[in-house]
Amino acid sequence: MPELPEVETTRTGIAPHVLGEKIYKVIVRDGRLRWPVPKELKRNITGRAVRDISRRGKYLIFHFDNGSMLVHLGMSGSLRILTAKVKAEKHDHADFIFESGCILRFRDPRRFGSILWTGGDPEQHSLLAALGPEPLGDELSGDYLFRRSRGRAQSVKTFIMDSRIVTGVGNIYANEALFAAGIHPRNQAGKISKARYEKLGAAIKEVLEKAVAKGGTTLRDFVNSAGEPGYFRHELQVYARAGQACVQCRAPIKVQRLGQRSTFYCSRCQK
DNA sequence: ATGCGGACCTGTTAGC
DNA sequence: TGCTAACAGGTCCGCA
Repeated sequence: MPELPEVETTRTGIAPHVLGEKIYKVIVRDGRLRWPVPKELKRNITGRAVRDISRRGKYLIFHFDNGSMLVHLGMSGSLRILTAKVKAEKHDHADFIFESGCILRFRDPRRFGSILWTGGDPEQHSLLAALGPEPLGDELSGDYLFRRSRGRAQSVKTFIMDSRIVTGVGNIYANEALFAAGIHPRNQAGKISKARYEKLGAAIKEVLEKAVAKGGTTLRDFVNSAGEPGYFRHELQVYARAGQACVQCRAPIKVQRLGQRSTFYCSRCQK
């Protein structure tokens, strides 16, 4: 579910409610996530204040004086702020209750998400250390994509969705960026020119920035920290638009599977 | 090193 | 209406 814009929307939404606030109690109803929620988490954060919340790729990092809690939302996860007590539902796996009375609730029906703890530098955690550059930073450029793609036979779409190349680009925004750049998703990554990678790099940034500005994309169940949907769905040019008219040329949008993911494109606009 | 398929899990929808 | 199969925003791991 959540890609970078949805995670960033979550981060900015919860920050004002939890920054500087002390955790009063942690309730883990079901710790069986992608990885088990570590037993020491409760002990490590109870009574401690959240010093900062940052994001690396699709991971949220809650900084405490003694270490960091890493939260990934997987495919179906969400974090919501509750200002009054609300009965926990089936997939509400964890609550972080603050001394202020505010509750941060983690919900994740598919349990692909994770809640982890690291006592050291979070960037050095094994899951974060290998991540490629942030797409919205300066490191991601056409030149970078061009260099990293040389010698690769895989499709350009799988290439930009590889978190070791660039982190945070999931299926929706990979489709959208390739459309914006006019590049066919099946093209071999290693054969695309530098000029076209310049376009693609810029398109990735632009699509993600616009989506962040709209509060992310809600297809079915993404909600921000206040329980509201994101509005980028109305801006989607190709994703989930199979058979509908291309916004540029009116030809029907095509869909096919690529690397086990649905891939949407316009065969006239993307070469 | 690269690249692919399978795995994790639940809910919803499409198709027979 | 009911059963089954396919699919869903992610990504790690093991194998070729």
